Amino acid sequence: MDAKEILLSHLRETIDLTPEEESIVCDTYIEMHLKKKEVLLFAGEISNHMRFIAAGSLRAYHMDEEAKEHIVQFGIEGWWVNDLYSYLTETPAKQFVQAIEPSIVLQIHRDTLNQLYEKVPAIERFYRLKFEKAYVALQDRTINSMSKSAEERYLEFRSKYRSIEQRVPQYMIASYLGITPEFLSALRKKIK
Amino acid sequence: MDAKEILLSHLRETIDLTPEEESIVCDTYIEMHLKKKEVLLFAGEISNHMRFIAAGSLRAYHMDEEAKEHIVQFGIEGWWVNDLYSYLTETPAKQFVQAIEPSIVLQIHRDTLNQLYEKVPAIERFYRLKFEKAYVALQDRTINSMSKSAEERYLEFRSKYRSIEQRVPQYMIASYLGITPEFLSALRKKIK
DNA sequence: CCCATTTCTTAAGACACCTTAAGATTAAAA
DNA sequence: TTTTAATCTTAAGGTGTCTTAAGAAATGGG
Repeated sequence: MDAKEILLSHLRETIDLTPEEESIVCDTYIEMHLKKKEVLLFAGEISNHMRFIAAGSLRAYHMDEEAKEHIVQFGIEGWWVNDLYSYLTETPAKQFVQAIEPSIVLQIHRDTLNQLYEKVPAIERFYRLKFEKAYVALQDRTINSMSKSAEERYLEFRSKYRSIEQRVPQYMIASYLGITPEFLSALRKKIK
Repeated sequence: MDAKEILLSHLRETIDLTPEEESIVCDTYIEMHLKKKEVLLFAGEISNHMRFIAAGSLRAYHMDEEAKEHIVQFGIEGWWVNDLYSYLTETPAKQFVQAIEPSIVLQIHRDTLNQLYEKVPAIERFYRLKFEKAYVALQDRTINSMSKSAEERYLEFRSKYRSIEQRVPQYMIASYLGITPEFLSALRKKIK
């Protein structure tokens, strides 16, 4: 199944599209092939695209003043990944978006997407729901990190994202959980 | 200035409304007068209203399994406060919304708002921008709590929300920052 | 104005998590 | 395969933040 088919079947889970609409959609997204570690978006740039992962895995991470990386979001095939902050407000991104594995991403420019909204109204609804879900996921994450210990967070991560845990290096999971790789290693030993 | 005037001038900062539209708006929001500590939304209920603070101050907080409260958001006059998660997805709220001081809130039911979108299209734009800003604020908060010490977080809070710091009890600020009141007290002593 | 309640502070000991440094594994490149 | 780089683990000692308990200060109700 090629990348655009993957996108279409992803869209079909939420909205109905006519064959004509589907072909318009296919024509407007641009397919990008990324090498491992290739960066799609740099902090400081404005994020002008919505990005769908057709294959592979990516991460969005923030770099603090001490150059330490903090992973905000993982993404695997079938997910969207972005610095939504930057995309929505057209201000410089605070996050990098980078491929973890070799990946295929379908992306669409904000201007193109706004035009697409008029041609294919269901797409607007699709993205409105996406933005809502993104908010929900972020809120869950915020509340979670406020009220749970590292061990609880790790156990939840493992049961919720088993497929991710098996594919990304452990030090990245530690970064996502907000702990050091050494401490995660100690936790794993203790749990087992 | 009465509560609805405060709402109108708040709306005027972002969108243009004709006098007729303004009077429609005034007729659709319902004014509520809250006592100190009165709860507007309970966790477990579905949040069916968007809520604008015309006077006073409120907090949205999450209660964990050990019955500890974690403040997710403060709001003062001119702000909106809600469990957006619940409002947007029509699922049970994870947060309580409660008045800190005696307050006046203007609220509108989801169904009424959806009708209002059709009568006054600028309102839809207003809320779309609100939701975006809410996301941005939440993302800032998440990144912040991931990469900064409690002391840094407190100093930032103080410079960003001086007006709030002077009005709400310190133990609530501690809760917002994710630390204990005792530790905040120690921090303050150290800083001064 | 006084009593009750709420809020803030102090201090000692405990624990979660970090830092550093080094070695052990595993994966990638040559 | 051999070498190099990336990733994971171990361990000792340190720091940030919490817990508990108690008292002090401020605030609000009668």
